[in-house]
Amino acid sequence: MNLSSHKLPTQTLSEQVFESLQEAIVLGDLMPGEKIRESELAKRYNISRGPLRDALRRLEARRLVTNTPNAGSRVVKLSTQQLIELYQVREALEGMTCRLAAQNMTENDIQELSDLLDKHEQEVLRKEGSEYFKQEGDLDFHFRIAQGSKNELLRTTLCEDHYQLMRLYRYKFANRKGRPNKALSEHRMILDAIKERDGELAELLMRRHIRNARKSFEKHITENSD
Amino acid sequence: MNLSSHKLPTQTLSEQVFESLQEAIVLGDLMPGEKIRESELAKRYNISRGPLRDALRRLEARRLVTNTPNAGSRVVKLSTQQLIELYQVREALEGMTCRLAAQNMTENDIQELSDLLDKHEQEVLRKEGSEYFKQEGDLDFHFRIAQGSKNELLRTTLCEDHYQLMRLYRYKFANRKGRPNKALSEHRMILDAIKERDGELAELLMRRHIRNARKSFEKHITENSD
DNA sequence: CTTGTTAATATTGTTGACAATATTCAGGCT
DNA sequence: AGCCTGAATATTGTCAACAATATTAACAAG
Repeated sequence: MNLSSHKLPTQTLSEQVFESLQEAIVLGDLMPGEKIRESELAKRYNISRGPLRDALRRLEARRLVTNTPNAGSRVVKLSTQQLIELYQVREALEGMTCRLAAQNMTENDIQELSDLLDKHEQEVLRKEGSEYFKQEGDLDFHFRIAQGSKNELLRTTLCEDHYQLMRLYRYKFANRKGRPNKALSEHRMILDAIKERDGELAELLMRRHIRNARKSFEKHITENSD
Repeated sequence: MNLSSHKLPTQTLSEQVFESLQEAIVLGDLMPGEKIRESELAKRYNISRGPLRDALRRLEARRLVTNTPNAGSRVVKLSTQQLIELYQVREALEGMTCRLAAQNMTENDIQELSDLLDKHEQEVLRKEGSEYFKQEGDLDFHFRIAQGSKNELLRTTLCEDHYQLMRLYRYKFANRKGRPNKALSEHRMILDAIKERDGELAELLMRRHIRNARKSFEKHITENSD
């Protein structure tokens, strides 16, 4: 092999289409509940149905697609009950993640997290950042803590599985009036606990943070009687 | 449709092979780390490679198989570090599960759980039940609590994903001398908390239960310097 | 003997055709 | 009209052959 050759990954077709489809779903190009016709998509991506079906199975593993045996696949559509269940799982998982992050993050990790919150604060204060960016900033915070836990199973579960689902339903996730500021201050408290290497407190605060988001969501639901 | 016709499922080929392969992996017919040759397995099950690859993707979703792009699939092989990570995730997930079970189990659910523990106790006392049955009994306890949480996401994550992995590594999971009796008494305490509908205590006890199992495992590892 | 290179082999990725199942649509009946 | 029934259509499941990549074997050079 040539020395200068940076191993070009030569992704497999089904991997490429998997990523494209995932993006299409998360960004709303394919609507929740929409039927997925294999031949149609295969034609759109210029591949045959083999690798397309493979990509669909990968999406199914991430809960972005559901499949019923001889009836085909659909883009996932979460009920409010299922969204609440997702919050409950996140509370458990991210709580533990945060405890481990307090133990295992490097000083450099912590500094970067601190910088991120500074940036996030400016966006919130200037009221310039769109809801979209606030949401992404929030997710980025959780994302980095998952990385900092140094637990690969937790990281992949949160960042690769749940993360995309949360992006898909971000417009439903509580970012109503007042919430962004509150969320930021909760993030700051969590960061402080991590700085103190207080895993127990960090877990407790993260759980309360997610529980608050869930309650805000549930309140919004009952108000709009939906 | 005929009234007497019980919809016979006519499972798809890849589903059947998925289940057979899963059983083969969990029971040790296919060893951890073993290479999986598609054509060989396809011939063994009398199907073509298409549905076999489909089955492999499903197994990958459950972390029972790993795949590297042009190099093929292997039966999963967890390092001790990965087993510890699995314990940590279980601690978080089953803790929350248990809290929800305390809220949501019906009186009937609780009675059945109580009966199960009685049966389990007799097996342990009589020292008749093999290690295998003790292990299965332990898993059954956790399984029913997951059902009792009434949270489908938690139930499928634990019972369909983690459950098989735990079965695969059951011989490594702490069931050494003394542990079965201790585990049983921990189960009883958890059941009591659920009877009292004390979700917070139930979560705390379940977490400690799993943490104890992990510590027993870690101790065993360092002793055998493996 | 070991290392590195190249050809031979084996294995995985992809495709298009065919079979099995579900969905749609038209027509007749109450 | 509304609802069954069954043919026509569309969609998914399966197969076998071909292409692309990785693995192994043979062999030469140091």
